[in-house]
Amino acid sequence: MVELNYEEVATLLRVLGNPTRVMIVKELSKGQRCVCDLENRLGISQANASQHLNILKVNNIVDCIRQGSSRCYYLKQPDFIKRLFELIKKKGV
Amino acid sequence: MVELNYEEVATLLRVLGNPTRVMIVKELSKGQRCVCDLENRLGISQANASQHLNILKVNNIVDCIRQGSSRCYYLKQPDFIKRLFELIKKKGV
DNA sequence: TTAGGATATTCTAATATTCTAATATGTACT
DNA sequence: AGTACATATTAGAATATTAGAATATCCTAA
Repeated sequence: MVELNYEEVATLLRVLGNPTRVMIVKELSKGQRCVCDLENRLGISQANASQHLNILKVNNIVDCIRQGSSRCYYLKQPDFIKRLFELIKKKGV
Repeated sequence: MVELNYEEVATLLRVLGNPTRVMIVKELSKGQRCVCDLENRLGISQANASQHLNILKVNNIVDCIRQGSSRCYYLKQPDFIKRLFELIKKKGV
């Protein structure tokens, strides 16, 4: 049985524990999005979106591919995210 | 389908997103513990344990009952915690 | 190669979090 | 009441996080 590393678990949860990042991740669970999509749909600034996406990327939650002059961000483990949100939904926050 | 409130979800994850609180929650998933148990087993100070327990309590993760002069803390939704950790374990952090 | 759109980076101010030390409160026992 | 043990609260310093403004970089098309 693999033991969990407290620091890593905490980091993962802390990274996901920001309302803007929750919005982003939720939006990405519907499909790939470029930065400007996220800006428009979520009503956040370009710089802010980019900063949060970077935090998510560094922490292996998302990744991106070039798509012409823009970048498409996507969840690296969409199943994990879906299950996580379902679990929280069931919990009743 | 109930929609998730970003702020609430983020708060829940942020509360759990601290290594000391992960340790505490993990320890409590094994059973009830009083503050001094947690101090000893986790090697944290009394004040620090108490502060983190308060954060967990205010955010509905734990609750406690008196037990003589000490207090027994316990998880309010142990199943949720177990599933959460299992999910993270499966993910591979 | 230049212009413009799309995204990233850097800096800063405001705010939040965390730990420690000191003090307070509460309970049990004599 | 007085003492000892268990826990909570407070205050303050150190650090981390966040959003926004300004600027830089990258890519594409002309």
